[in-house]
Amino acid sequence: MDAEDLADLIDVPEPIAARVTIRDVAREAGVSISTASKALNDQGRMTPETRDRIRTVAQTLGFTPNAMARALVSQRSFTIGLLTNDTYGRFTLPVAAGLAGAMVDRGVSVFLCALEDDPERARINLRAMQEKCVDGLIVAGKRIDRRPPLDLARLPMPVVHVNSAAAESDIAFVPDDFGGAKAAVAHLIALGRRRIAHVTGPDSFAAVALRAEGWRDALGEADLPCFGVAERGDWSEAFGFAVGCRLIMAPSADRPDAVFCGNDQIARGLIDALTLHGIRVPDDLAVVGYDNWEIFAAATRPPLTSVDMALTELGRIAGAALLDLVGGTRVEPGIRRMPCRLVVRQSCGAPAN
Amino acid sequence: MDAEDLADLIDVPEPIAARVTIRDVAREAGVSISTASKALNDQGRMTPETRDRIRTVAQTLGFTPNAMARALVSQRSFTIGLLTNDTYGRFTLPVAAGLAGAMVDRGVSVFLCALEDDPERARINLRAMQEKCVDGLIVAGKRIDRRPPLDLARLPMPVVHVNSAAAESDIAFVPDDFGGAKAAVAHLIALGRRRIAHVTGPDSFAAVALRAEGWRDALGEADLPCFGVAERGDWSEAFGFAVGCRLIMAPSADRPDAVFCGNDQIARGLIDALTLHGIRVPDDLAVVGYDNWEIFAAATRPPLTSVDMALTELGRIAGAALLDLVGGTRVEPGIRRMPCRLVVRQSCGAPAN
DNA sequence: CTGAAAGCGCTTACAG
DNA sequence: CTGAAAGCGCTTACAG
Repeated sequence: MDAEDLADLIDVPEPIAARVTIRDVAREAGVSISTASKALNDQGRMTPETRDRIRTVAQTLGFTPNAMARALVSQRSFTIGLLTNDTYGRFTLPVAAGLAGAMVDRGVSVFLCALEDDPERARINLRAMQEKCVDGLIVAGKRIDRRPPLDLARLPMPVVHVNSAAAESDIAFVPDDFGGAKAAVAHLIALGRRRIAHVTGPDSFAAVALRAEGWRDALGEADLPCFGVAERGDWSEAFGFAVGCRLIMAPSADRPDAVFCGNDQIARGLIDALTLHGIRVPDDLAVVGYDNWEIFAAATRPPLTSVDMALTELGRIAGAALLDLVGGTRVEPGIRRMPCRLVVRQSCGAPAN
Repeated sequence: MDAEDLADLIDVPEPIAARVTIRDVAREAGVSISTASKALNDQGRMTPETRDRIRTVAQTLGFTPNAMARALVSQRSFTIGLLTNDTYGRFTLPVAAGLAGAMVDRGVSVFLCALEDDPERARINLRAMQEKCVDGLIVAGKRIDRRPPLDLARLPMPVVHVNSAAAESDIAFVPDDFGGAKAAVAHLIALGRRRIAHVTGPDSFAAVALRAEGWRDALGEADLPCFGVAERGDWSEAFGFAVGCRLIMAPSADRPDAVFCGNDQIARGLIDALTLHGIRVPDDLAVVGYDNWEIFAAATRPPLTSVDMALTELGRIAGAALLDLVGGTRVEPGIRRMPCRLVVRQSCGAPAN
């Protein structure tokens, strides 16, 4: 009985075909390893024939360069880490998609690290990213006034923050809450609304203050008064619904003709309450939300006009900035507030376009 | 003017402190590199004093092993790739969270690859994963009857599929749609409902057939007839709403006393329509959804009882299976249908627990 | 118990 | 134009 028969009997794990290396390519092409390397990387000078022959051989053999070996000598791993606190949430998701999409085109792969708001988990993930020699780090949060529990000091690689609190000495990209809110309210004013209320989330969020400011500013520029004060509660449908029920109690002359909501859930709850009591949206009262949580905003009856924070774009831009840093390009520190975009549907009463 | 002054003037990028390597640790501890390596990896035998001294030195110097160098010799990178078609969606998200959480504890990092349903992007990502020498791959989809546009043949590393179509020769984990549906309907029956309808998504989804089968099976076991046929439409609130409006037209004797919905959005639309027309949920009509899309189900009025596909668990289990494969443990091929879990809220009329 | 040497798969000066 | 050599940061037989 020879070795092969034996292998059949004892079910030896099939020997995975040894990966083809640059050494195999060189041998097959009849050149040295250095020449093969140069041909494959378009470096140095050689006759086009040699280069082509080597490339063809590599192709035929199914050669895939080993990125780890390459990283070891070039000191660039072409990987980055995405540290996020919001793995379940809808904020990091588009950021991650934008980031990953932009990176893959540049040959960079993204490690996903779920922090779960747990300092210990954060520490472990950070250490893993160092061991794996990532070229840089994106730290993504779910709100602009908190940062993930990470000790980023004395890190050997550049860091870019997204949708998270940051110091002036950091490099950070966040949505422009003030601008987004202002544009939404200006749009309502342009549509002829005059009594515009604001119903929004808890005071503890910096975004709440910024959006309220945008609301006030837009009204001020149009010489309109604020309709009451910005009303604050949870970021929930339940809160929106409760406010809606309260509005119904008021004599209609005391009611706003539009409400700018701090997020889509509040807007949805509000609209549902109004609809349930026969107040027509947008005819009697226009509503605008915030977040443009697509699947949600589009399903509201009527579909919700909402401010989109362009998070995918944010991820893309943050990634580009990080690669600039990695490449040695200087990036001015500071917190960049990136423009939001108003997505017009029907709840604001704009004519269909 | 010496070099330092010059550096100040021309703004040379601050030389990043050279990373401390095992060679630095060895020198500082007065041992050879091999001894340092063995001490740090708990290999070989040496006096505890030597081992401790080396470890202390490593600690003090802030030594972080270079995972790429290690991978090069051990042929294990301690990375895996997550290839997904659903970067924006809510299916892969919990899968990714469960996977990343389980992996980090075992020292494995996860690359996030967004396929975007684009074969070219898929190809690029797959190649990147090969170059980066991942130990294995998780392929996650958004439905159990389609697979991402990937050519997985002749891949040098193991692959595990999650929530995606797979061959019998693959290793795959999917939610048990039949079982989840059956449990939901059985629950309604146990609560005394007898006229249970089913409103669900498009015929083209395998999950639709499986869930309808579960509905039929639960009714059959209780000797109850199906209430009409499984009604199929979009996976949307709008469809649920339309069905709700139709139900209202029917004389109440011809109405179901419960509706099992194929997803939460349909359930939500249905409930909203019923509520708008004065039919009380759950008193007049009980509703159960599918997906347990938390933020959505909990906000429905009344909060929605729904089937949870345990996707986080699915991600965790798939990761564990993949690591088994990587470690050489044999894993039986086949498609595993993992149990779903009914999350009881108020829309089904169960007593508060 | 400890260390010198070879090697993982590449790239990059440097000779020829 | 091409190749031999050194080296990236580790681990692992193998000597001593």
